[in-house]
Amino acid sequence: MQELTDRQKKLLILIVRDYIDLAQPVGSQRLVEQYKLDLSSATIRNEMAALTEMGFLRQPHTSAGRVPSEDGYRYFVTQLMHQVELPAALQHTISHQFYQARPEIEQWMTLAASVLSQQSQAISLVTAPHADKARFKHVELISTQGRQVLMVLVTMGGEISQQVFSLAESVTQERLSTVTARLNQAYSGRNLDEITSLGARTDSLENDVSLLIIEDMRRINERLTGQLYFDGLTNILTEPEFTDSDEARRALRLLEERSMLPDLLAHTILHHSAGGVQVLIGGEGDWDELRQCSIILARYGAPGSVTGMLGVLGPMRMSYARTIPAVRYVAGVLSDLVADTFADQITP
Amino acid sequence: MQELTDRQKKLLILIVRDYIDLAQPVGSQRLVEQYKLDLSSATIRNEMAALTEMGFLRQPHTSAGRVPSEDGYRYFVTQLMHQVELPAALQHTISHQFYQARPEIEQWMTLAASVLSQQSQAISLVTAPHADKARFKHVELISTQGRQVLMVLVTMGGEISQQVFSLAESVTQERLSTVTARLNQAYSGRNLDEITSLGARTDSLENDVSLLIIEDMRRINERLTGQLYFDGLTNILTEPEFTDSDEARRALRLLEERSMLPDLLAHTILHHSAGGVQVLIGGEGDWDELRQCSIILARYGAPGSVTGMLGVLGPMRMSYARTIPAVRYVAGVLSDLVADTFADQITP
DNA sequence: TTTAGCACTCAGAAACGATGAGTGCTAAAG
DNA sequence: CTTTAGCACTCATCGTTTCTGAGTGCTAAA
Repeated sequence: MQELTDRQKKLLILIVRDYIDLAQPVGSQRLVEQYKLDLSSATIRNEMAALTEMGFLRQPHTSAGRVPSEDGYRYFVTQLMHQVELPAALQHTISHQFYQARPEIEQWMTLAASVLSQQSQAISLVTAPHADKARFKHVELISTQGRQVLMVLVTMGGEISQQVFSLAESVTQERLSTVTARLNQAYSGRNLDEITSLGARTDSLENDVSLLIIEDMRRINERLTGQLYFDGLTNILTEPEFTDSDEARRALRLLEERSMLPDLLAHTILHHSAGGVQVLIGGEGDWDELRQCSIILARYGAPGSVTGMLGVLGPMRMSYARTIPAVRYVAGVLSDLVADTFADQITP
Repeated sequence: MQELTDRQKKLLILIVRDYIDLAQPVGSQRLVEQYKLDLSSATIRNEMAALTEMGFLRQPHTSAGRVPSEDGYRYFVTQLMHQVELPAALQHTISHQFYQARPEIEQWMTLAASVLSQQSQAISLVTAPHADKARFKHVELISTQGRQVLMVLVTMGGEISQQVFSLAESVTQERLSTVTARLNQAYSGRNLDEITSLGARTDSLENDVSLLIIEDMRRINERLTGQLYFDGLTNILTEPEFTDSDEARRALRLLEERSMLPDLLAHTILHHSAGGVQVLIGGEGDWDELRQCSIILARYGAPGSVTGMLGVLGPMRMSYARTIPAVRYVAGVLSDLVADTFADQITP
């Protein structure tokens, strides 16, 4: 890739910013006047032609101004944006909100989603923390009605799974308690492989429950990610690029179907760019439905054990300068919270 | 209200159906040709004028055909629609899906939402079952790390709440188990009032936990409804009345903010119309944002104990004939499932 | 009570021209 | 070599106008 001159860089910055702000192709004249450049519009035109040639700008039509191309945004984000932190005041309000919320995963997730959508004026996505390999923490059997029993399984990563099942014959709550006590003792802190390798239990009821535990843990392991939360769906409907509502539909569809989640995850795992924040521009080839969109992604949690993902989905013309720091910061806050809450899981 | 002649009723039915189908004002000529009426268009025009006079039809502009008014839809739904059941085949596929899903509330809710949005081609809303007065079923304390303890509370209505707290001093898991055993014994099946009236526990730790239980149960009671699930958000974006995307935004906003949930609930409680299905047309005065929308609502569960709500939000021009039976049927299925699962709660 | 006939209305499409912001290019000036 | 003034050209957008036709209401006859 050819090197840009300083002036070209400066120009590209101005164009991207201006377009992000006003959603309108920016012309040479406007640029000179608005930003008091000590150059004539003709010079700017020459530079813009060069930038277009290099693929950083596009012209919607011959007689219109320039608009950043995908590559233009990408260059802007990777090369031209100085990595700023979120303003301290904002950091404080945000972290304050988290620490005064009730210490529940669900609260944190909805709060994170809300903060991100507010900051970015776009759609926010947050997945609950999820352990790559769930470790058993606790099981409980609660007799419900007759021979029906509710089993509640808690993993060290904080994931809970419940299951109702029927016993062959009626059993006292006492009996259930001794069974769970023994299983809790035997399985504590172990992952699926370790539990299966322990083999069958001698007691018949205990063995039945053990099999259910294995089933549940397998199911938890098979999940690639925790529960998905999102917020700010309506934000993007205000953006001019989504007024035709067909574009918007395609983007929202993708969200509702959740089919892209695995791919997003893969991205956050593979490319671990500086600052831990990934930026995918224009769907980055993977999603045709998101050709108009950008995604800003980050992982949070303790790599290798309990992690989650959070991100923002907005128009390509979104404010990267505001959103990237916000995503980074919230990821940091969630990481801290997760580290506190699942300290046992993280340092086994 | 003036009585309609049979012919007027028949005409109103045709107009409503035609408009729901094609989203276009229907004119006298079209009506005669399309439905092979043995009348001239002039006669139809007279009747349409009468129906307009009575407030059942509207004219978008002088030279356009007629469109049902809110009252028109309302009359159609309450007086003219014969209450049909969902086709047996469809009933079977749906109930089959429920019974082969895993017996978890969450599965049922997402499935219900998915089925409803599919059937109605609109947005579906489902709230998880919620007990008006939660009854204690079980509490569990799980020591996490050092003095941190995770408390898991299960109510008889199937609601689970977790809370993390810190002990003043380190305590063995054994001690925790005896505490929960005693509390489970004492509180089993009791509601908040009953538990508070039992007064303080003598043991200090036990009392602390008891207070946390009360706090959690109060919080559960304060919720008006279970978790909200929805599906099919993108459906309404295809409808012509939402192409301007501003109308769509307002409707979706209302959903995201959840501010209308309580009012919806009130509706399902107050007006318990025939078949248990409520139809709110044009926001019914309560929501300005939904002036273009209709809501079809039903309650499910065991009245007075564990109940939830489900419904469909779509354009006023939605297919009532298809949606109402679907809502009714799914409500029935969920009621059965809830009755099975929470039999103990329902017949105390 | 129904219908043929007729004048009238008016949204929406199509055609048109004017406007003006923007371009690329050339040739002169710095 | 870089910058800029000048100029011809492009073309989306906007407002105007006209045309069309689906649809109406009304009247008078069947």
